Amino acid sequence: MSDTPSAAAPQGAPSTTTKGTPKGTRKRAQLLDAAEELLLTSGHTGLSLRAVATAAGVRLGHLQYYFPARADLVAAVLDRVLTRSLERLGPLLSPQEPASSPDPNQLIGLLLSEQDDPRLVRLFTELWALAAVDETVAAAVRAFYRAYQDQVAAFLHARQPTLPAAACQARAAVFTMLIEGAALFRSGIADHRTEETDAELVATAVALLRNPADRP
Amino acid sequence: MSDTPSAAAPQGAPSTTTKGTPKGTRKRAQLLDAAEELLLTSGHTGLSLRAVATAAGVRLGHLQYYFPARADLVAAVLDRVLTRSLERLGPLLSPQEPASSPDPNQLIGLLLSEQDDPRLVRLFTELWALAAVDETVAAAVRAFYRAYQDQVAAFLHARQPTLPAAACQARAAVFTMLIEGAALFRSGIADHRTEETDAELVATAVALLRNPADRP
DNA sequence: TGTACATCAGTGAACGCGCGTTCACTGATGTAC
DNA sequence: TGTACATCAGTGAACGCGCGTTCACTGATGTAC
Repeated sequence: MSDTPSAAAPQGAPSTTTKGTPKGTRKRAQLLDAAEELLLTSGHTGLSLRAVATAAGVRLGHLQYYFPARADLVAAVLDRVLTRSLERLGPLLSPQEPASSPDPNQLIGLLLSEQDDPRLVRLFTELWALAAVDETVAAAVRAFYRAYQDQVAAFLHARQPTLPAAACQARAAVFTMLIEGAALFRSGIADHRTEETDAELVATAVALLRNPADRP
Repeated sequence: MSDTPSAAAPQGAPSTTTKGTPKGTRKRAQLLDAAEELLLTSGHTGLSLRAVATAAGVRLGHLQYYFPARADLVAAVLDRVLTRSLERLGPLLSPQEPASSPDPNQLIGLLLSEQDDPRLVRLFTELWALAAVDETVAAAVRAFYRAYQDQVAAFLHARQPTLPAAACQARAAVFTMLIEGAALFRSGIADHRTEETDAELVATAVALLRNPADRP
């Protein structure tokens, strides 16, 4: 997560260092909360260690005790945010009981409601921009969308067993493009929401999830 | 274009200051070239006045002679980039001779080929992120997409005169979402291009531009 | 239960650096008469 | 054609600031015997 694309992340321990168990974990989460809040509101550039420390009610030196370098803090925040996002999407796309599987309309509504928090959309635009500079972020972003798209493809395959796997992937990819593009517009960055646009959006998304042969 | 969302841009002269005509214009363009190159490769954070000056073979103080504040430089670069983008898209969407109007397939091919330069896609991700911090950038981005979407809507209306204006707008909005989402994925930020995905993408985009009643 | 000691949690001050901005300055170019 | 002067083009040094990082330090908490 360094700002120079060169160096790879430390490979040793899996993100958690030695300070593993008791209140160390709690404090760590607390610091991440402050950092995430700042990243969401002020972006990567606005996230300074001093600001995070102040927001968390901690001295700069102490923040560095948990995250020796700024890159470590940013990496940890992103990891947590992306993991959470996937965990939220997972149950929507592949519920345990197939009976409760939502129909495409419901699913799309849920996915779009995910975008209702402009701060989350904001964070993703930040990630896209960051990915160009930082190879670690780039890898995390790609992994996220890979997982996302695979889940959509699996959802599709469950509803359309006749559709070949490659076609499911292609559909899922275009579906994801549409949803992410929608985030940009519906959040007010590129435009604002309209009922009519939303209806058209849902119709298009549903068509992608439904009948393989409904387009000429 | 200031980094604090508060202050509005200077309203007086329309971007060009007094140094209007002879080689001043050439030099200005030259400086903007260097700045644009840097913005495309290193992003907003990487664009420092010193780096721009060095790249342009000019001293820092001289760069400031043309662009008194960093914000002025950034604003000028963005203005030029967005204007250029619109000028490139314009003829595609509303050609003078209706006879030469491309069919949807061609049009989409052209729009997607616009995304072949990853640096340009990169710049747009930078813009989306920047818009959250800087109200001037935000306004420029919204204006850009407004113009873009209006052109698509006009194209649609020319081919589907029976479709109400509001429906054209909604279609155009979803179409634009899809294209912008595609930029994200096809550029390698979120994923990479696939022939199959591209085919599905084109099919979906064409459906949006063609028949009003081809979706259930 | 008590002591010794290692590790963990947290502090505080200082560092060097790159940044945008300011400003006094000099040389080149145009314009008036 | 020549001189005087204003404006334009370009230079160079210094400023204050916020940043990430380093490091020596202190107090709290656990662990061994």
